Amino acid sequence: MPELPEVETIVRRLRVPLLGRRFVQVRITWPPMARPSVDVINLRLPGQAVTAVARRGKYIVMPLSGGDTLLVHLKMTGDLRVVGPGEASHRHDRVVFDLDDGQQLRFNDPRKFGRIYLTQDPASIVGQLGPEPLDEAFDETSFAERLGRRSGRIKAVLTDQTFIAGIGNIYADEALFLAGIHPLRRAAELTEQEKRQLYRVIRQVLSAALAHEGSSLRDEAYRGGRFQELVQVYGRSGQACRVCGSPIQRVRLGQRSTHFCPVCQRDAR
DNA sequence: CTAAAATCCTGGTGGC
DNA sequence: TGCCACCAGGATTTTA
Repeated sequence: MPELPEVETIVRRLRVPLLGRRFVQVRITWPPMARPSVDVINLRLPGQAVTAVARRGKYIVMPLSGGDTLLVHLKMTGDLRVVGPGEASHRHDRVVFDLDDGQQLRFNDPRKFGRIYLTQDPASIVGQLGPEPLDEAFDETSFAERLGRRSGRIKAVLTDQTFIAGIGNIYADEALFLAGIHPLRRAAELTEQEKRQLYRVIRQVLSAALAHEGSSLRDEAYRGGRFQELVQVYGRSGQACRVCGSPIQRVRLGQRSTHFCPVCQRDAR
């Protein structure tokens, strides 16, 4: 379930091997993944070079030399990486891009939820996304003001990509814990102080996760264990809250599990 | 208009 | 040990 920090880490990892590379050929073995279609991608992608590797929300965005943009969404289980010519193929490789230097860009995705888009109008894909939480332009005042106009549960608002981009189930739960806000509270009913606090911890938790991902980039051996230490509530239902010791609760909100501490995050509605 | 539910998928897990 | 039901959730689509 890659969210903003994980996608940003993958983007940074791809940038050096991909920048300036030209696509030679594509093989898409799971056609429903391709938008608008396998045929369009096969026809238009070869010959175009990668002019940038960027991120918008959870989308990986690659503008190309021929005027198209290649976008990739990893959804739940996708992974995108550049491998050398000799690398054995993997079981869930869904798209393999041959590059002009002999390397390959591979999109591996067991669950087949991921998507690749080739378009001349990237705004048609990412244009409706909300602000980037780590950008300078993301400001506290308009965040608070927009929260005031949302009647839904705060957890659902945080995972709404048109409200704010890049936050998924994990970091929504984590941010709400750090802000001491119950996930079922109505967004518009938060106090001004709670809205300010939420703005602050969203940036805090995403930055910390990004820093952690960055360090795991340099030291892959650290991966699994450190994530568990970082997490306060996600996936910890029944375990003791790290602050007050109460058992972490899990409820369903929509189709998603939501984890919180019933003591540190009060005022259910 | 909003909100909730169904949908797509397969690997991993827990129960028996 | 094998089998099976069920769970994980991002975003879109459908339904109320």
